[in-house]
Amino acid sequence: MGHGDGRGRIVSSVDADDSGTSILHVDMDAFYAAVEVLDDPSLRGLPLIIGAPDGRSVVSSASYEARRYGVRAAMPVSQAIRLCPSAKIVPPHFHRYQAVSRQVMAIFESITPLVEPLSVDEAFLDVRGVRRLWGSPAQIAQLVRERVSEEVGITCSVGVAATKHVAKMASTISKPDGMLVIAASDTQAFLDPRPVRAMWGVGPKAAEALEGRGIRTIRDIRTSSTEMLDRAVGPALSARLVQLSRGEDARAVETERIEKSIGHEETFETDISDRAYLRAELLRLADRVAARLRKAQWETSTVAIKIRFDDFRTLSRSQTLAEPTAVGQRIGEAAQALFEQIERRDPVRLVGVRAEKLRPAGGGGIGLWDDDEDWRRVEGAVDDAVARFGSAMIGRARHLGRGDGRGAAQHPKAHGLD
DNA sequence: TCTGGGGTCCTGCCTCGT
DNA sequence: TCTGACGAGGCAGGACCC
Repeated sequence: MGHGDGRGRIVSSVDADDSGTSILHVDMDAFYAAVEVLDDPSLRGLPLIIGAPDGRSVVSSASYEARRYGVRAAMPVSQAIRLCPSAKIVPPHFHRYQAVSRQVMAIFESITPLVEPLSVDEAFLDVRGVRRLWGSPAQIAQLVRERVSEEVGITCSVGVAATKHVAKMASTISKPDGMLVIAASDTQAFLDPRPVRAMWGVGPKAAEALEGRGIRTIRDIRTSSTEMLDRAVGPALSARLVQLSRGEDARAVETERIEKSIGHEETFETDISDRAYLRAELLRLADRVAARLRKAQWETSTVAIKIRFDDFRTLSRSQTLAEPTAVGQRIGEAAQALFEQIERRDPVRLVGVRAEKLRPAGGGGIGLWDDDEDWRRVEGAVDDAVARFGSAMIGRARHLGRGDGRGAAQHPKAHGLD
């Protein structure tokens, strides 16, 4: 298997036993921070926090130097600064991260056609069919690390195992800049002592529910009764965890991924009470969703909105449309109608619009789709709304502050749809 | 202290049709 | 014609992932 390296990592050498393995999980180390260092080498070795320096933003990524102070992704930037006052705050450059990601994925695809990108900075590789070309899975993992380092200039960690779940756990443990190989015959010995929280799919809530019943390790999951696990986390997650705890994971590396929903949401710098403004914002988000639908040649039959109030309570409402559409005006009108059904009038900190139940465009025929005249009208209306509210949104939001909606607050269940 | 944005999946409740 | 059982699907909320 692997051995401790004195820095808290467990790593393997390239000649480690990799019998029975064929899946690699490759994960870039502190990816956003690494790209920033790549573009500005003077940042190397500094504690870096990637996130907008003001407003309500959270940490997107942090360099390992900043993580030593307790800075973590998803933490409010203000809190991260308190933990690490000497950190350099770098605003995120997502287009640049995507460009570097494409470079890295191209390296993966030059090694095996079976690549499943999980996000901008990680992917599964199935190397079963390319061993004669590149060597054993451990040798291929080493090749991936060397090529990413030499050709892109950043480091990554690789887990090698018989299944996706174990490969992912292995890459996490080998971070940063490491490699951990788990031979198929070592899988159970590797899994058993690990904490339940290390499993893919177990977050804070599920971990708390399991630990509250004395289930602390993966071995505990494997040996607990079905009834107890069902009570703790529900039958679906329970069944999945039992399988994973035994090292069973039949999921293949999937190169094709079909999107099931497309959405946009936005948190205001200050909470908004102006209903007209919020309606215009919904229209603007609907237009962005529709643009993405059209680009992907999809249409949606269900529109959903999300409203988060100043107390962080979040409501969602959704509606199935009479006709599928990819027209921003249609989606926007549905979103606005859903918004009007919510009686609570408290200041709003976030609004979101999502298109669900997607299908290829043109399947059922929608009147507006090919009609130039309607298109001009719809796009004109959207442009109008954007011109009135869109570009001025953040600046105006700063000045609006809290309105007088609090007095009209009602329990969300009182709106009649619940 | 104060919690982003983009997603997927699951659960529970409700309605509707058979 | 009325009623209850049952499954399918819609909807709302929440947990989880990166």
